[in-house]
Order: sequence, then C-alpha cells, then structure tokens
Amino acid sequence: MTSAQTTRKKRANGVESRQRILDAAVEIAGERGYDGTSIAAVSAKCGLPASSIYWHFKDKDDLIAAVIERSFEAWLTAVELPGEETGTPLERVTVMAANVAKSLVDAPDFLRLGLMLALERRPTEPRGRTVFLQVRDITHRKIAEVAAVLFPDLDEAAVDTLTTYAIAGADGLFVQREVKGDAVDLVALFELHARVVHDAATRLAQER
Amino acid sequence: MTSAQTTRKKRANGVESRQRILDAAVEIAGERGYDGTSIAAVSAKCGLPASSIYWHFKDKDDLIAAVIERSFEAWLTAVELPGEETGTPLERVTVMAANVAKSLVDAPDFLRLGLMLALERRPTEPRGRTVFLQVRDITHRKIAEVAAVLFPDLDEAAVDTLTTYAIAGADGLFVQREVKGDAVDLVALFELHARVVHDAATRLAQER
Amino acid sequence: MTSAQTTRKKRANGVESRQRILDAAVEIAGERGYDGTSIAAVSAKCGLPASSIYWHFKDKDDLIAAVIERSFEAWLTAVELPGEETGTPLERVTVMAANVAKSLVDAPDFLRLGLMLALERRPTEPRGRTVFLQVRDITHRKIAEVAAVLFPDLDEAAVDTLTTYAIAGADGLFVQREVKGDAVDLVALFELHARVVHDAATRLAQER
Amino acid sequence: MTSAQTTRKKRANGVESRQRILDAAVEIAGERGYDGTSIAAVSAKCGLPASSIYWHFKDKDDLIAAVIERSFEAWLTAVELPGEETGTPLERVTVMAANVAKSLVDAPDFLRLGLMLALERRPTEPRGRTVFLQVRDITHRKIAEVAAVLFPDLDEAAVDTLTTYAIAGADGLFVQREVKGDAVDLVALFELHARVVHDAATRLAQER
DNA sequence: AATGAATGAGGATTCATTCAT
DNA sequence: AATGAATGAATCCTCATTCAT
Repeated sequence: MTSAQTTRKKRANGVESRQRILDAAVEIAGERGYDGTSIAAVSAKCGLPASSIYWHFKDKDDLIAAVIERSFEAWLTAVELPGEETGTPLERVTVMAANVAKSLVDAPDFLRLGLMLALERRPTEPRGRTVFLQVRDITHRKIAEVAAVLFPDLDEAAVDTLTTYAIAGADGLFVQREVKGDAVDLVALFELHARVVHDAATRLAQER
Repeated sequence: MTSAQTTRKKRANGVESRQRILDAAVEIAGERGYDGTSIAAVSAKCGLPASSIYWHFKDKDDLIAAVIERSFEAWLTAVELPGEETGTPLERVTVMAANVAKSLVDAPDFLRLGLMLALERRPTEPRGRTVFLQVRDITHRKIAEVAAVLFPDLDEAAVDTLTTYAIAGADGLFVQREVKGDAVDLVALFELHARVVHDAATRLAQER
Repeated sequence: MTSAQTTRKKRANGVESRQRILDAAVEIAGERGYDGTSIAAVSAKCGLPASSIYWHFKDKDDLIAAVIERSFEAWLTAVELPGEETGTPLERVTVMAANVAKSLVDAPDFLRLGLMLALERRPTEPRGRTVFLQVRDITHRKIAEVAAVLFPDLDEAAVDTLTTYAIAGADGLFVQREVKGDAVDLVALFELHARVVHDAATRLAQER
Repeated sequence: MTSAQTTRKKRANGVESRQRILDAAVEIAGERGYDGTSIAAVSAKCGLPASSIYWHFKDKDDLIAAVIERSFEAWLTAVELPGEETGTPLERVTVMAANVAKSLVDAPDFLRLGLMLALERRPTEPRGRTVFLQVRDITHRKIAEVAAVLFPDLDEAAVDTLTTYAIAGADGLFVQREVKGDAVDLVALFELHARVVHDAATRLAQER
C-alpha cells in the first residue's frame, strides 16, 4: 500500500494515454483523411477529453504526423522483410511482393491515410504529408538498392524507373483492393506484379 | 448582341452560373478533397454567394457528385479514344496508354478527386464516391472489351485480372506524378506500362 | 379555340393558386406556429415557387394573417350556430357547447394556430396575432350578448366574467384534446362545461 | 473572499454558467417558443458565446428540455402546496386554486412555454415537449389523488374527468390572462374556477 | 499528467425577400 | 399571373485551440 500511487492503475499514465489517442486517431484518420479527422471525434473514440490530446500533441498537425510515423512503423513490422535472401531474382522478388501484399491487407491504415495525404494539394502542407513522402522516399531508395543487386545490368536511371513502376503498381493494386474489398486477391495480383516487373527488368537490361 | 443582352448581365442566367460554380468546385475539390472543400471557398472563387450555390445544388454532397460527373465527362473527351485502330496489339496498347497519360496530365482533377473519395471510408458514403466508382466500373468494362479483342486467347477471368492490373498501374503512376511533379515523365512510364501489360497478357495466354 | 386562353385551365388562375397556397399554409402554420412556418415549406407543399407566394401575399406576416382569417371563417362555418333557439337556458347552452366541441374536432387548425400566436410575446407583434385577438374579442362579445339574454339577472361585469370563464374552459379543454388525442372525448367534456357554467351563472345571479 | 476567488473570475465556473444560460433561455423561450428562440439570442442575453452554450447543452433541443425541467421545478416551488389541510373540501379547493393562480402570475414562463410546445405538432417532436407532457401527467396524477380524498364518492373515471376539467380551466384562464394582461384578475377567476369544480364534483357524485 | 470550461472563427444550410423576365 | 435566379442575413452547430486549475 505504500506504493499505492504506482500500483493504482489508470491515474497518470502518460504512455498509455498517448497510445490510446494514437489508436483512435489512426482509425479515424485512416478512414476520413486529414480534414475529416476532428479532435472531438478522436476524443470521443479514445475517451480522453480534447484538452488531454493537446497535452500529448502540440496540435492537430502534430497528431496526424505522429499517426503517420507510428502506422509506418507498424507497417514496417508487418512486412517482415527477410534479411538476405537466396534464390533466383524472380523468386526473391516474388517473396518480397507477397510479403508486402500481406502487410497491406493486415495494416492498410498507413498506406490509405498516406495516399490521401499525398493526393491533397493544400497551401500549407500538413507535416504528416511531408513525413509520409519522406518514409516513402526512403522506401524507394531501399527498393532501388535491392533492385540494383538483383539486376546488376541496369544503370541507375533504369533502376529508378523500375522502382517507381514497382511502387506505382503496389499503390494502384492497393487502391483496387480498398475499393473492391475482399473480391480482390491482393496477394495473387502482387505475384503477377512481381513477375511482370521482373520480366521488365530483364528486358530493360537487354536493351542496354 | 442586342442591348438587352448587354443590359441584363448578372440577373438570371442559370446555366452559366451552374458552370461557374462547378468550375470553382472542381478546382478546389480536386486539390483538397471532400472535407477540404468549403462552400464558402467555392463561393469566393466563383463570385456567387453561398446561398446561390444552394439554388443550383441541393447540398454539398450533390455539388461534389456533380463535380465528379462533369469532370469525368471532361476527362473522357480528353482521352480522345481513336475509333478504328490498326497495328499489332502492342502498338495499339501503347497508343492507348499514351492517350491516357496525356489526358491525365492535362485534366488531373478528375482522377485526383476520385481517388481521394475512393480511399475514404466514412459511415455515410458521399454520393460523389458512388458516382466515381460507377464510372470507374464502366471504364473497367470498356477496357476489358478491348482487351478481349486484342488478346483473344485470354479467358474472361484473365481479361478481368489484366484490366484490373492495367488500371492499377495507371492509378499508381498517376499518384507518383502527383507526388513528384513534373520530374516524373508520365507518358514514358505509361509506355513502359503498356509494354508490361502486353507481355503479361501474352504470358497469361500461354499459361492457359 | 378563340377563347383558348380562358378555357385552358391551369395557366394563370389567380384564385386557385391563392387557395392552394393558403391550404398549404394553414396546415403548416397550424402544426408549427409562426416561426416554424417557412415560405420554402409552404412552397414545397403547395407546389408553387416561393416567388409566386410573394405575388399573392405581401410578406410572411400577410400570409399568416390571411391564414388566420380564412381558418376563422372555416371554423365559423363549422360551428353552424343556429339562429334563435328555444328551450331552457341549460338546453341552449348545452347545444351551443356541443356545436363548438364538434367544430373544434373537425377544424382545429384555427384555434391551435391562434393559441400559439396568442401565447407568443415578441417585440413586433405579427398581424396574425392581432387578427386572432380581434375575432376572439368579437366572439367574446357575441357570447356575452347571448349570455345576457339567457341569464337576465346578471349584471354586465358578471356576464363578462362568465364569458371569460366559458371561453377559458373551451380553450383549456381544446388543449387537453390536442395533447392527449382521441382519448379525450371533447364533446362530453364540453357538455360538462356547459352544465357547470350554467350552474355558475345561476349562482352568480342569486348572489346579486 | 481570498484573493484567489477575486482573481479567477470568469474562468471556469460550470454551474454558474449553466444557470446563466438557463436564465436567459427561459426568458426568451417563454416569450417566443421553440423556433423563436435562437442560440444567438440566448448567447447575447447571457453573455457567453454560442459555442459555450454547446459545451453545457448538447443542442438546442437539449437546452429547451432543460429549460422546461428547471422552470417546472421553479414553478413547483412557487406553488407552495401546504402540507396538511383542514376545512371543508370547498375551502381546501379554493386555497389550492389561489396558490396556483399566484404561482402562475409570478412564474408564468413555465406554463407559457409549455403550452406553446404542447400545441405544436412537428414531425420530430422536441424533447422539451415530451418533458412538459410528462411533468404535466405527473401533476395530473397528484391532483387526482387529492381529488379522490376530497370527494370520496367519485369513482376513478369521474376523478379523472374532474382533474382534466380542473387543469383545462387553469390552462384556459392562464391564456386569458396572458392575452389580456393585468386586466384579468387571475386570482379571482381561479376562485370561481374552484367553486365551479367543487360543484361539478358534487354533481358527478350524485349522478353515480 | 490531465481536464473542465471557454472561445472566436468558420462549417453547412435555410431564411425571407427581391427582381428581371 | 407567375417564376427562375439571386442574395445578405441569420440559422444551428463544430472547429481547433487555450488556459486556469
């Protein structure tokens, strides 16, 4: 009973509150975008008063940015990219694609919100958008590195084009699945995408 | 040209007012999405008071839906799909892709707004979203018809998969261009997409 | 065919339009009161555009006043007050009460709207309220005249008090019926009211 | 009385603010009814911004309902119904009537607003109306209990009829006073009403 | 670490009314 | 006799944010 304060759950637990807020915010922002996410709605969903949200986050912009950051990390975890692979390039590309497909089915909030933010064009850009584009750029570079290893005959420009195309396909297929729901077999489509990108890489290498 | 026409001005011209409102609305909604589009902003941009907008459109939902309808038609016109084609399937696919790419560069509002609406998941779906998904479905079917002609060896399911993949690539590449701006050569990437889709069709045909 | 314009129903028939507007307005105003009655709602219910309402009526105030006038006349007709009656005072009072009760069940709009207007206390009094209070005052006087005949022993002040009380009872019973619906047998209650008022008159006469 | 109390002022005093809002709202709603009561007017009268009103009340409906609740309680207090009575039934009925009359002169807002709400017939009934009808029903039952004691010869139906008639008279006389102002001696009329109701009770008892 | 209360700006929409035709 | 279009003021209500406690 001496350490009552410590034991007495619920009172003053900053970390947990922050998580509750973020949990509510991902859900809402992932469904309605930046403008559609009101602090009041987040407050209602997480049970904490609006003013408490402002204790944890500077402003709405800050909250959404944190949402993007956290959901990106959650997504990264879900992708479970295996260290160094073995096998033919096609095999490796296919495995990677399957992993990504699965991660997008399991944790779609990150990309859904990210794409909504990315498409918007407002005078003062939300920090969440900047963050999304940054992690996306990093992802682009990582993929390009792998591509450069898998297809050593491609020059830098070709690798970049290929990466851009690969990501575009992923985004587009994700949208299809978001729109059409479970009717779309995202894993199968990503497998097709992998094969097709692989062939394109091979062709581009030969053309050079 | 009579003095009457000169004198009235400003009083009662329903059709033109409707156009002015829609012009303003596409621009704003195409940049900021559903929630980001305020009636006040549309009013400011088109010069008519907010209450006049409500004479022409039942509510915001109705306005956005009309925006989608009109911008879809504008985009359709911009695609200028050529009547009877000649040439190999690859050539034909490539020409079509180039046309679409150009139309998306020239009239990006339709797809940008459409994708924003499509990604949202709100309890009461905006009618604009429904409309977008409908015209998109129609587009899907039209493309599938052409694909069935170009690649007669494909069964219905394969044609559908191919079409889905083709549209996904278009969406994804469009997003890339929206995000990275003129640095992305959309026409070139669509040319690559055309070839990739063509090869995918060929392989899908062989697998059967 | 020469008198085509005259025969060709529907085009330009001022009287009928006016009636249509009033029909719609009684219904709405009788249900929602002055503030609750919007020109748009009346327009929607009668099928004529709002601007047409302003062709027939100067403004909303004018419309509501006209509603009161017309519904008062309709009510007057419904009361079918018989010329000169025979019978004992009690019999005559009872018959009159029954007639009023029936008329209020059949045409409640007049009194419902009238009472709503009467209870309101706004800085600039609606003309409809003035009109209602006027016709009510006239009614009061007419009843007082009859009362003076039926109960000749009452002095003027007593007749006035009795009339006030009689009307108050009518209003109050009407409210009860409006609130509780058909569960309230208005005719029976008015019969009780008649008898009770009759006895009160008798007593007042004796006290003098 | 500490300096703290002096210094804060204005910041955070929920209970008092709520009262101020209600004070303003009774006054306005009691004069203009539901539709005639604008949040802006209440805000102007109580000094708090409109948005603050929404911190204390969910919406206008909620505010008006609270107004009814509070003004009913205020009225109940004003009636000062005396505990144990002595005297003949007539004496007791007369005393009660006088009390009610005085309370209605002193605190007319409750009944004025209540009757306005009661007379309205809108598709979605305001909660305030429901509340008014409820407290009114409770009042009805309380009066019926007293009536059953005062006039033990009456059966249940007769007591109900008598109560309905008593309340109707009160309502109607109140309307008369509202319409004609101080010219109407409400206390005197309620005295008459008391005698009339008493006699009616006697007659109803004999008829059985 | 948290929150009850407050607030000005802005949200969508409806209002009564006008006017050129 | 009637109406399509327009309009400024007002409607209810939500917004993001602040601040004293």
